[in-house]
Amino acid sequence: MTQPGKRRNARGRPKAGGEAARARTADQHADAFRRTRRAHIEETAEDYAEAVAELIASRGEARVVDLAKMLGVTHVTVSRTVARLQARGLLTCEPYRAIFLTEEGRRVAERSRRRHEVVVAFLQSLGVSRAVAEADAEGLEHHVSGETLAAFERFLDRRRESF
Amino acid sequence: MTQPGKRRNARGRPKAGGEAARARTADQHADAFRRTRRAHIEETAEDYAEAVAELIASRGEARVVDLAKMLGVTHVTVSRTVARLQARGLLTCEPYRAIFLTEEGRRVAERSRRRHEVVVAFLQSLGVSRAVAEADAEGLEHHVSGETLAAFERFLDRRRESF
DNA sequence: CTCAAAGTGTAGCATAGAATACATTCAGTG
DNA sequence: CACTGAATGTATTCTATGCTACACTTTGAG
Ligand SMILES: [Mn+2]
Ligand SMILES: [Mn+2]
Ligand SMILES: [Mn+2]
Ligand SMILES: [Mn+2]
Repeated sequence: MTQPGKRRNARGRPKAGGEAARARTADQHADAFRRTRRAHIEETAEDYAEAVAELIASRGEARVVDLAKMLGVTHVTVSRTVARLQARGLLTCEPYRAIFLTEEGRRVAERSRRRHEVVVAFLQSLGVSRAVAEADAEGLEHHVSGETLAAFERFLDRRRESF
Repeated sequence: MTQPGKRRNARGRPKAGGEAARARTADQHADAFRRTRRAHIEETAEDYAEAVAELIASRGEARVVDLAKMLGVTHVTVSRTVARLQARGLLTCEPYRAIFLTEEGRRVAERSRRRHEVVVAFLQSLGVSRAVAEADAEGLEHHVSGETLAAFERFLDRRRESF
């Protein structure tokens, strides 16, 4: 095994077997993967904004330690990430003080919270337990497009109508 | 603003407002985030295994360039990732040769493919377009727990029954 | 008013993932 | 069977995330 492997006709491969037709091209695949990667980059911003908003709502202010406990990382990680998100214009804070959301940060937080809630509610409406729904949603939420989120809400609305 | 901020009672904060009761604790949150992070680590392995299997099925072998085009990254990234996944025991390959799946790699690929298909089918059954379903699934799939996947399949089965 | 513990910040290290630039190997053609 | 273009590999750099260890600030007790 691991033979030299015949080069697929240099430039312009001959499309093996019955490929060409209904095959999702490499480009389509690549596009999906790129979108997923972009979502991952946004993920941190969304989770932090949401967490800061939640902390401010529940305890009046968001401190580095609180975020660290909530996100399950050390205060060092939070500190550095907060600095980055501050540079991005989502948060503001001064040394040894609490963390605040900017106008944009509030928008991101609100959008994230809503989406998070929709995803959790949707999963639960399918019979998924509360705990698992929450856990799965934490990852799923960042990859739900507008179209899919709308489909989730449509589903929930129909459920509600026929209770 | 950004006042000194009263220290929340040093050790043992007094639980502001009406928190204690129905509040998802920081620990629960942290758990969800940790699971999501773990899923992200597995993500690359799953996508690569799935892609390699798909390439082998569709064109006979998986080469670095093919993976690069499919995943939308440079061949350098693929090369290094393949080396890592080889060290992890999912792939095998020798310099300038094609890439193969190990026994474990095949298992991962098969599981990933199935889950990917279920997620796509589920989204489409909710009315999401094929293209968006495929794109969203590429990210969602890695955060769908066994319980949630089962719920998706249950839903699809019911749909099929009452066609 | 002091001061120790809690909270923050910083230095330094590691891994994953992505890129550009350059080097090396393979294989089909001429 | 030599050669050249395609495929691979390597060197180096960058960013995002984590961590441990250690330093510095704040603040509530005493
Ligand atoms: Mn999340
Ligand atoms: Mn969330
Ligand atoms: Mn994927
Ligand atoms: Mn996939």
